[in-house]
Amino acid sequence: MIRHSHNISEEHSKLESYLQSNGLKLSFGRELVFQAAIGSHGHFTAEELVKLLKKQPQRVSRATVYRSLKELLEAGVIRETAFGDKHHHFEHVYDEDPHHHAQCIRCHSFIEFPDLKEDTVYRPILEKEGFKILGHEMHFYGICRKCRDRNS
Amino acid sequence: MIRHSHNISEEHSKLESYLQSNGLKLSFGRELVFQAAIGSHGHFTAEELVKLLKKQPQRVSRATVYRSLKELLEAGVIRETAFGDKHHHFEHVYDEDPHHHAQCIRCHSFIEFPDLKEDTVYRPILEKEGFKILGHEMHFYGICRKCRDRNS
DNA sequence: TTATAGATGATACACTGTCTCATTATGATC
DNA sequence: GATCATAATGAGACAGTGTATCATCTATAA
Ligand SMILES: [Mn+2]
Ligand SMILES: [Mn+2]
Ligand SMILES: [Zn+2]
Ligand SMILES: [Zn+2]
Repeated sequence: MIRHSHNISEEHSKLESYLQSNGLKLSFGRELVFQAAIGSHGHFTAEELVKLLKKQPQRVSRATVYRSLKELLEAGVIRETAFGDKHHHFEHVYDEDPHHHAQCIRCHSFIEFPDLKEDTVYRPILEKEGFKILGHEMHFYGICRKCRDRNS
Repeated sequence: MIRHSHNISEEHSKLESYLQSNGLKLSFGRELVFQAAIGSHGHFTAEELVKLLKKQPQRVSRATVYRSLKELLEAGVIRETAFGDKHHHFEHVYDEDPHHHAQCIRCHSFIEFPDLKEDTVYRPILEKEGFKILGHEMHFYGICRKCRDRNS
């Protein structure tokens, strides 16, 4: 896929402003999780990051990884991508063209395809890949009214 | 939401033909899970069905519920709807207008909105609901090439 | 320095979804 | 209806995820 010209520091700023507006600090643990997430290729799970960060000289606990991932998610640095199995899957937004996922309900594998803005345009792409479409839905993510109110 | 004129027996036929083409039988347990799923209002989790079916005179085991739900999913009687937490959420397709879900990344609640076929049309609807959109993706589900080949 | 608030890690915990396997049901064939 | 092959079932064990707790550590401001 074609890459964006986004800068990593731009992503880092997302995190910083998120932390600031929530009274949180840019700690060393958070920084490591950020680096691991942003440095990943393709998709990753929380547990994968846990294992990865266990190998580093600077240890980060499982609790911190889970906590930090939630923050990165809300900050918009990463997004959740896979469903259907019991893992949370993520990918970073940086250096990725907007794309969608088509997921197999049997093996939970998925294929990626570029965001073409129009529903009907996607079908031929997927069918050419041998993917039998059973259905689709548009999945928006964000903050609901209740949570927004609760926060202020 | 406006209802379709779909018939329940039409949904039952979906299941029957799925079972037949997979060499499976329409057992009593499957029938009960089907009834419970089709009779549900809104969304439901696997565990909710398990509890529900425990109260009935005819018992159905947890294993059977999970197994049957996968079949109903593949048969197209139900679809998976919610993500982000560790539960599988389902809803039946019967008597439901095509719609999408917008999910809060904090509390995992979601709102539903009708399928209007066009991306940009959705945003004003969600924003009117107080939902702050952080992003979206089109989620297709189906059977991947590998799984289709493996099956034949 | 002291006080305050946030950050962390270890660990316990609840619960989901999967798997195994012995047993039972089903239904086709003779 | 007896026999046989195959599918279905239930009970329980199981691994693994994501959450919660809480005592301890750290950073920052006063
Ligand atoms: Mn992707
Ligand atoms: Mn719905
Ligand atoms: Zn597959
Ligand atoms: Zn919310």
